[in-house]
Amino acid sequence: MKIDEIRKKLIEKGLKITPQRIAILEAIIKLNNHPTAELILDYIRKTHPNIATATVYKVLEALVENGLIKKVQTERDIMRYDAFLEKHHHLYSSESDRIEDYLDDELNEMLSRHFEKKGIPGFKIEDIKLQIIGKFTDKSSTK
Amino acid sequence: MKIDEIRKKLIEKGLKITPQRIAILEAIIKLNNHPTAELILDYIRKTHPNIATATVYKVLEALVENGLIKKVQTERDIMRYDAFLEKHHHLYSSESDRIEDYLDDELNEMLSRHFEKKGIPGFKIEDIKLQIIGKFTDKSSTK
DNA sequence: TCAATAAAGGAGAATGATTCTCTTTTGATA
DNA sequence: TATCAAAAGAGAATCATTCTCCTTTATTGA
Repeated sequence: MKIDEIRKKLIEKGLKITPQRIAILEAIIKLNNHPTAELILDYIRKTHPNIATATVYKVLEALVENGLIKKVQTERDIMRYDAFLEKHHHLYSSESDRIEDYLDDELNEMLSRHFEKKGIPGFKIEDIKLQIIGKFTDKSSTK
Repeated sequence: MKIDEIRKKLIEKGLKITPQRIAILEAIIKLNNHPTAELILDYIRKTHPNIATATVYKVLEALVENGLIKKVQTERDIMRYDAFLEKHHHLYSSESDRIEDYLDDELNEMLSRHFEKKGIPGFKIEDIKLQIIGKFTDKSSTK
C-alpha cells in the first residue's frame, strides 16, 4: 500500500487526508513489525517532530474503526497494529515480542468447511483468527 | 476444580497455600466469565474486604506463571483470566465483551494434521489458539 | 508445638499506556 | 477564498497495572 492507495482509502471512508494520517499509516507499513503506538510515535517524530501523542492514538483509533488497519492482540497490556489487510493469521514468538503474519488459504478453506459442517450452537461465526505460538528458528529475532 | 484440587496444585508448584490465593482461584472459577482483575477484586472483597489490589495482581501473575490459570487476550487493554485448563479455544462476541470457551477435539486433530503435513518454514509450533469472533444467538448476553 | 525465615500480603505511591479536554489549525467545499 | 466541521496540538487526567517498603503468615524442622 503506497501513498496514493492510502489517500484513496481515506477518501472512501470520508476521512480527511492529513499529513499525520498518511505518516502514521506509512509508519506501520514501513516498520512492518506490528508496532506499538510508541514505536509508531518514535518513527514518525523523525519526520514530524511536533506530532502529539494523542494525535497518534486518535488516528490509530480512526484507522481501526474504518478498517484501514487492525489491532493485533498480545498477552501484554500494549496494543499493536497491523496494516496488512488480507485475511491472515499470526505467528507469535514464545521467546520475544516478535509477531509475523501467516497466510494459508488451504487452512482457511479447511476451517470454513469444518464449521460449515459442524457449526457452533448459539453462535454465528463472523471471523476466525489463529494465534500460532512457537519459536522462530531463523536469525532475525529482533522484530 | 475445587478447593482440594487447588491446594494440591499450589503445593505441586511449591506455592504457599494462602486464603487469598484460594479465594482468587475460586473467584475465577465461580465467575466463569473470563473475568478481569477488577471483577475478581469486586467478587473477592465480598468475603475478603481487606485484600489489596496489588495482591490480586501478584496472585494472578503467580498463577499464570505456574500454569494454574491462563491469560485471555482481548482487543481492549484489559487483561482477562481463565481457570479452565483443558485445551480449548474462545468464542468472542463482536457485540459485547462476552467470551466463552470452545472445545473441539476434531478441530484440534485437523489442525495438528494440517501443520504436521505442511509445517511453517522457520517456525516451530508449540500451541495454536483460535479466536472465533461472531454473535451469540442465545439469551444470556451479559456474560 | 514453636521459632526461624522466606514467601506472601497490605497500603499507597508510582508508572505507563491511553484518553480526555480545551484551544488552535487545517482540509474540504462551495 | 471564506466557511466550518473535522482534526491536530498540548498537557492534564485516567485507569489498569506495578513497585516499594513494611508487616504478616505459611512452612519447616528442631
